[in-house]
Amino acid sequence: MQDAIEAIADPRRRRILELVRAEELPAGAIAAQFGDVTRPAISQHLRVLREAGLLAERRDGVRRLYRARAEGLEGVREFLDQFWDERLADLRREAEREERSKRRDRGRDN
Amino acid sequence: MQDAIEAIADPRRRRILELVRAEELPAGAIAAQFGDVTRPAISQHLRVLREAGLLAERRDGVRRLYRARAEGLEGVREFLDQFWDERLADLRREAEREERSKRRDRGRDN
DNA sequence: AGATTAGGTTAGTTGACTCTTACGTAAGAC
DNA sequence: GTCTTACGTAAGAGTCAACTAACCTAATCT
Repeated sequence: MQDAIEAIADPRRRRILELVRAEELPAGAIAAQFGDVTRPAISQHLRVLREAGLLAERRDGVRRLYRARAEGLEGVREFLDQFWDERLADLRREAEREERSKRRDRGRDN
Repeated sequence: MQDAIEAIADPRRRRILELVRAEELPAGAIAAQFGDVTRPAISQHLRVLREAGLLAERRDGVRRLYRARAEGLEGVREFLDQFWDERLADLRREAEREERSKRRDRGRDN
């Protein structure tokens, strides 16, 4: 998972992933989306993403078609989920606390 | 979100977040968990996390208590969710394709 | 007031990334 | 076969992030 999270920490690599999220695209078409950087730079980013398991590569003649691999992000997702579970637990605890306080109020009124 | 994802790209910072995920902890107690790095280094990590919105800081006398802020991770989560939505769509498309193929088989049998 | 405790800040070094330029390679096209 | 197209790889330069050592600050205790 370290590789995956490092890979998506770079904005250009995130953009690449989004480009090939729903459709397969050749390396050249991907590079063409980046006006501020050369093609070799994108090629290197593609390598990082592929080695992190975030990209599937398929060859078609002279072209190489890339597609995002969501499974590669599973580790990152699990890391995040921990915190959401905890937040739910917090909300639950808070709700209970408030429930008790309401009950106390009712007791005082009656 | 760039700050958040860069923050959690570092293994030590992820460990810090996990330490204060479910309980508030003073800086010293956090630093004590890391044998291979000095206290100032942890202090710097705490700053990065706080500035990325991933950490809440509360002062108690001379101590500073830290706690993870799950909300700070929301942007990252949204980024990931895109890909999971897409994976679901893929599975749906595949299921339909298979359904059609089964129907064809039945037709051939009859 | 002075000493102690908890923790943040600064300066400087080192190593790791990312980029560009130049070059290499494999598949078609002519 | 050689030209072109589509990409990848290598080497070198510049930038940036993380670490340590030394120092600073604020609260508390004696």
